[in-house]
Amino acid sequence: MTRKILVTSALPYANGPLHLGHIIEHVQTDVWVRFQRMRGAECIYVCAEDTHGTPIMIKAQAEGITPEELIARVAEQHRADFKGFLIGHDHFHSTHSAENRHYTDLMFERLRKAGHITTRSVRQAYDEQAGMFLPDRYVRGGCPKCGAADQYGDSCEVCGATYSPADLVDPTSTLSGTKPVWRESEHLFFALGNFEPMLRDWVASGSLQAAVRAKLDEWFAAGLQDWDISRDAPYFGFEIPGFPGKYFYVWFDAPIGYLGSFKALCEKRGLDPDEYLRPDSACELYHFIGKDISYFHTLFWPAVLHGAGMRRPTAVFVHGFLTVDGQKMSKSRGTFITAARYLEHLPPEPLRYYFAAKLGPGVDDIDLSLDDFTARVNSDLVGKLVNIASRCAGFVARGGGTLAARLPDPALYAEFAGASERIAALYDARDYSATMREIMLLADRANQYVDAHKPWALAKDPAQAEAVLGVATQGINLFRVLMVYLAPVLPQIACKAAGFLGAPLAQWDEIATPLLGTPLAPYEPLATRLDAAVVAGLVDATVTAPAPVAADNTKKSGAKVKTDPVAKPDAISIDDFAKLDLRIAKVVAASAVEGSDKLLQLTLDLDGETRNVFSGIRSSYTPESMVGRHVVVVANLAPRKMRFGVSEGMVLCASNADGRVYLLGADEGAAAGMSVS
RNA sequence: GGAAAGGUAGCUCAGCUGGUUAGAGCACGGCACUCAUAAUGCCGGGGUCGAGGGUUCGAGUCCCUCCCUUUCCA
Repeated sequence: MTRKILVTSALPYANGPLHLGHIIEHVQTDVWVRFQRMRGAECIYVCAEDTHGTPIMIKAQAEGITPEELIARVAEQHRADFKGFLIGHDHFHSTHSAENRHYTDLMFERLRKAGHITTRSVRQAYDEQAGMFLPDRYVRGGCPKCGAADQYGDSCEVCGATYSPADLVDPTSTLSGTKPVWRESEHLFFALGNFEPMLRDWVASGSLQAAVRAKLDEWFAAGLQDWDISRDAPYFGFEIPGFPGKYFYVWFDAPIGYLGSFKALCEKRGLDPDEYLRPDSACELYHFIGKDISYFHTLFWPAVLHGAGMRRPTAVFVHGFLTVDGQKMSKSRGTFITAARYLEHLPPEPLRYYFAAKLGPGVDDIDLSLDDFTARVNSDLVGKLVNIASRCAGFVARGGGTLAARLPDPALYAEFAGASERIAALYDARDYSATMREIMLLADRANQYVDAHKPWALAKDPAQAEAVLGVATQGINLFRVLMVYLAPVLPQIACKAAGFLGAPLAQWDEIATPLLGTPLAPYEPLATRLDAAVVAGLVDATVTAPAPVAADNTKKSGAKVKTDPVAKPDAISIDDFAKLDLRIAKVVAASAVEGSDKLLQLTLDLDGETRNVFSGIRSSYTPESMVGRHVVVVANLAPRKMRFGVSEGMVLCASNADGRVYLLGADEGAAAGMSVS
C-alpha cells in the first residue's frame, strides 16, 4: 500500500529574513520528502508564514505600515529564499488566512465544548501610554536576583535567573519607556493537564527521539500546567469567537497553520483533509522542528489535536541549532548569514550537501565550518562524484556517443545497486550523515574501478575500442546509481545528470536495471568548485573590517572566479576619500524601467530624504527583492539626467566579468541616512 | 541554580550492547597516472580517545570527581 505522508517544517516568523538556521531545517525536511517520493510514497510537504503576535504588530507600526503589508512583504522574501534553496513545498500558506481561521475556530470550539478551556484573571504589565498589555520581553529592568541592569522581563542574561516582569527592579516598557502599571485581565487557558495520560501514552509509542523523550519526562515530573492561549486587544491575530477583545495567542494558531496550509492545498487539489486528520487516519503526519520549540510541538500540539478530536502526529523530528565556525550565529560577529546573502554568493546545492553530510537523527547542534564546507564540497561533489561522469563521458563520446550494450562487470553494478536498501533505511531514519558517508564510499569505489581498468591506456590500441567503451559504460552506470542516491539532496544536479544520461533519475528503483545501448548527451560540468574566498565572503567582512572598500568586497563576491585582475587605481589620500558622501539608504520602492533591460528604478530613503536612483542591477536583482533592503549609496554624486528621468545618486555594487552584480549591504542595525566611512 | 548533550589525529566527524595493533574524509609527505573541473589511484607520517581516580582478565566504550564547550528550563 502506498504510504500517505504529510510533512511540515516549522513556520518562519514573519518579522525578519530567513537565515541559514531556517534553511537547514527546511533542507532536512525537503531531503526527506524528496526521498519518500522517490520511494513511491504520496508525500505532501506544507509550510506557512507565522504572522500573528505583538512583534509583528509593533514592527509594522514602527515602519508605518499595516501588519498585513508587513507580512505580505516578508512572505515574498521568504518564498524567494526557499525557492532559491530548492525547497519544494507543495504549498506555502499563511496563518493569517481563512483556512487557518477555520481550523483555529473549529478546534477552539471543540476544546471549549469538551471542557478543556478555562478562564482566569491574570495580572500583567500594562503600558498606559501605548495602551496595551506588554509581553514579558517588552518589559525591561533590573534583575531581582543579581541586580544586573536592563534585563528582559522573563529572565536574566547575566545570571540566568527566571522570574516574572513584576519582580523586576525599576521596570520600564520598551515601547514607550514609561513605567508599566499592573492590571488584571481575564485570560483563557487550555487545560494541558487533562491530557497527561494521553501524552504519556503518545510519548511511549516511540514518536520521539530519546533526548526529547528525556526532556518530556522532566516536564511530566514538573507537572503540566494550564496554557494561557489568549491575549488582549490590541493584538494582531484572530479574535476569539464569543470573547470580544480577546485574541488567540500566536502560539495557539501557529501550529494550526500546518492544517490551514494543508487545507488550502487540499482545496487546490481536490483532496479531503479529513483523510489525513481524523483520529483513525492511516496517513502519517510528521513535523520537523528545532529543539527550541519542542514544548509546543510535543505537549501542546498533540494535546490540542487530540482534544479537538483529531489525530496526533506520527512523530516529531527535532534537530539542533546551526553554528557558524563553532560559534552561535551572531550579527555582531558577522556570522549571521541570511539565506539571501548566501544565495547572492553561492549556489544552493553545495550547502544542501554539506548540511546533509552533517545532519544526523539526533538533536545535536550542527556546525557550518566554512573551510570544511569548501573542502568537503570540492572533494566529494566535484573531485569524486561528478568526476566519475566527467572522466567517462569523453570515452563514450569518442566511442560513438552510445553506451555499450553490456556491462563488463555486472557484479560491481549489483554491489552498487545492492546498497539501495541500506541507504534508503538511513535516509528514512534521517541519518543523512551516515547516508552521505556510504554514498561517498561507493564514489571512491567507482573511481578505483576506472583507475584499475585504465581506459586511457586501452584507447591507445584501436583493437580495444570495445573494452574502452565497456569501462566507460560501467563508470557511467555506477555514477547513475550514485546520482539516484543523491537526488534528494541534489535535485538540480540530478536533473542535469538525467539530461546527460538521457534517462530520468526520479525513482529509487530506476537503478534496478543498468542503462545500456542508449546515447549520452554531450557532457557539461554538473558542479563547479567553490572558491574559498567567495565562501569566506559569506561572513560579513564589514564587521571586522569596517572600511568602505568596495575593492575588497569585489574580490570576495565572485569576481575571483574569473581571475580578472582589477587594475589598481592610483593611491588617493584620505581627503580625497572624504569627498565621497557614502550613505546607507533604504529601498522603499523598486520597479523595472520600461525600455531598458538593465535598469531598475529605485526610490531610496536616506532618513527623511527621498532619492530617485537608476541602477543597472536588473540582471541580478528583481524589483521585489530590493524593497526593504539597505544599500550603500554615493549621495553626493552630481545628479544625472537619463532618458528615463534624473538619477540622484549611485548604488554601490561589486561585479565580475560575466555581468553579475552583487550589492553591498549593511549589517543589521544600520539605518537609512547613516554615513559610511 | 536545575537538567541535557558533547569534549577521539591539524580540520570535520564515525566508533553498536566493554575485547585482537583506535577508524574515515579532508589537509600534509612520497610515488604512480594523465581519461577527467591541477581531477584520480597507491603508500605513508600523525592520536597517552578533556584530566584524575575506580570496576574488570581487559575501557575511547561502565562508575565517581573535576575542567571546558554548547543547549534547554513552558
